[in-house]
Amino acid sequence: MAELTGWLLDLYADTQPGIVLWLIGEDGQRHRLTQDFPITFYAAGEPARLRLLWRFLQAQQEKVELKRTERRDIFSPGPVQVLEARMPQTAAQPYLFQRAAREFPELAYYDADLPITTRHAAIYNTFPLVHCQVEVDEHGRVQALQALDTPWELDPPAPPLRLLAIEPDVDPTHADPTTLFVRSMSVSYRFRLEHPRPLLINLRAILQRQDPDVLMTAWGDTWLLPYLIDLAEQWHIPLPLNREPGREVIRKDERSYMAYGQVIYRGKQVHLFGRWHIDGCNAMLFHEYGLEGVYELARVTALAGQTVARVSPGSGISAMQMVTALRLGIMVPWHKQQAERPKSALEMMQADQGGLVYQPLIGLHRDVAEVDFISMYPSIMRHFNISPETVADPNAKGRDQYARLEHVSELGLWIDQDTSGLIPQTLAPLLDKRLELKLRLAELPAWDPRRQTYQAQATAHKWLLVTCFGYLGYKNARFGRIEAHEAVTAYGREMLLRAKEAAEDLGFTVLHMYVDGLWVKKKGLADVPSFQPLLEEITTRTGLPIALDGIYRWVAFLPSRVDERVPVPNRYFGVFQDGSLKLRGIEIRRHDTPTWVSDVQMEIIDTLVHTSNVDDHSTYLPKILRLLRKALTRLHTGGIPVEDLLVAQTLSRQLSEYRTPSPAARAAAQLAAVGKNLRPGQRVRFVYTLGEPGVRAWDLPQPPDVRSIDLERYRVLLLRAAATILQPFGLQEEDLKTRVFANARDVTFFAPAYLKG
DNA sequence: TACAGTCGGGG
DNA sequence: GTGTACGACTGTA
Repeated sequence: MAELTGWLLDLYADTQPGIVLWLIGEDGQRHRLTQDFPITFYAAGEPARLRLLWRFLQAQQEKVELKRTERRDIFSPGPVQVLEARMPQTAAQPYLFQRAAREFPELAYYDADLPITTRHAAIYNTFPLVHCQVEVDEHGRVQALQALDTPWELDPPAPPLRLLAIEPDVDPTHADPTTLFVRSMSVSYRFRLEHPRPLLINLRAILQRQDPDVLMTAWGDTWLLPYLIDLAEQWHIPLPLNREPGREVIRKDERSYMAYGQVIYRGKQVHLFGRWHIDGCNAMLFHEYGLEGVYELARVTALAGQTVARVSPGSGISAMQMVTALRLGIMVPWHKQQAERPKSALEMMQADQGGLVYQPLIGLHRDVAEVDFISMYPSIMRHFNISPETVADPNAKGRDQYARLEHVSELGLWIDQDTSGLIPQTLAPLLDKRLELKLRLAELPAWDPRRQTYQAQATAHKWLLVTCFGYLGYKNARFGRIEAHEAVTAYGREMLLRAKEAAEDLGFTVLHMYVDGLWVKKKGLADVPSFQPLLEEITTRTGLPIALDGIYRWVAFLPSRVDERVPVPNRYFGVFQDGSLKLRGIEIRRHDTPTWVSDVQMEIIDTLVHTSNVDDHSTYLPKILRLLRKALTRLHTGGIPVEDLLVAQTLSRQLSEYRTPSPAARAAAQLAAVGKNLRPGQRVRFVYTLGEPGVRAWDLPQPPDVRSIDLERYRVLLLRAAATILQPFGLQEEDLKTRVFANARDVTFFAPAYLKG
């Protein structure tokens, strides 16, 4: 018997009964361990059918231990009679379950389709990168396992992870790569793809010598790893991408699905055994939180690192709820797929009876404070104990059954306050950790290296919290319940109104409110301490955490373009006292705005931010007009790289389903003509061109002819973006155009130099 | 002018 | 882990 201390990297079903664990030892070694890990699942329903299921399972070749027992279903008041099936062959469980479900589709199944990491987390308190101590026998079999830290520590002992990055020289969807760059902490190589043999031999040597824990790639899922695997086969040079010998990598097919109100495209995937493969170009939200965020997500959700990098945060929070349920002895219902999609938080807010949205006072305002509830919906769920099982039905059970009930008067609902619910229990440590991170971030100086880690962690948490609310109202979520969901939004509206009353009682003017935040001002108040009493008053009246997002030097609420008398709730921009910007709904924020346009729009905002006096046109307008003229001159003299003029839009459907093909659809058609078929949810990049079809796709073999670019169109886009910013400063779009072209001897708009020549 | 297609937002 | 919110806005017929 030996004792090992280290960090758990990976965990998966073995081809033998049980599981494989990879431990990064404190000794620097990577240990392949195994562990017995029987899987238990349950079935409930008609006793006669359960007896038939019993016989069915007994007749299967896999070994199964069966018994009748009672378990808790979150949606049933009392215990449920179930058939328990326990299987020592970890890897065989999904297959056996699928056969059973096909044979007995009318039964209810529980704990039947859970990730192994989730089950392991519930029993051993493990998670990826957990610092732990294991006792192993002489065959490397784990006899005891003890977690030494929890996901909630802010500075856990860091595992000495070995990283290897591989990436091609160019985006393979745009052009054919010619070179691979391979980098680790200690080495850096480049290999030509035209010489496959040395490439494979060197890569094999590097993988063996470096033995990385994390393989970080660009387009590794969609291009690089499939390419390398094919190459290795062709040349009969095995490439040890997996750490586990003798196993094929796992390949997952590409797919398009609906989520968050739009079609999402996931490229195909390559998962490895014994090390993580993370493709930075095929990882959801990866650009937001990076590798540090992935580590954090893996830690708190207990999902495998290479899984959590690619799934939506909704799957992450869902996994956390499952761990909580398993620990509480609540069965996790089998995920039956009904026809509904998860709704985004915003969708809920805007839906009937969603969040409260106010009409802002159009125009420019000075010394405005923005006050936001911190993680409002999750805080409400925790504070009011809202969970599928805590929405009480006093009529059915009798009021006296409950010691404490909270009434949601608007909905005629009661929330049981006696026992902490599944969702609040899941959220509590996450909310606490996030708050702690925010505190640390506020204290740490800018140069502190820990900032980046904390920031990545906070961002990762944000997404988990945001999606948690959406899942409560999602019919397909395992622990969703629409009444609970409505209770959250009802409390949200109530709390925002209380905040508004508090502000008005203290003599503030409320300029705008949006779901979880309000914009307020009071004559003569422009420093942080002045708003402290307001924050305290709101907390007293609501019981929810609230923070001063900042005090704007100025903020502009924009009117609708269609009718300038109508305010738009989420189109605004402003600058805080510390110089940081907050921009919503304007061109810069849109993903389909060409870089050139958003860059110039940003320059205009910058000019306004740095002007001595925003009330005086003469301090900034000449400068802005100059920069606009300069930008337009560059455009018309061919000085803008085509990349900066690209428009990127998401395809919402199959090309054949477009009734009137949008510019994006026409660009996708050009790609389809050369064999590059895009699926719904994928982005297509194009430039606007003269004549038919009006666009040219970027990812075509031939670069676009710069003379064909529709400069006039880009000019319109730029002036529109400029007008968005200048409108609150009293300059209308027409007026702006007149002024831009008034003194424009240097601009050769309609006869670009290269056309004359 | 009507309609079809795309995007935002959350912290 | 595949089903159509809602409003603003833009482009096309």
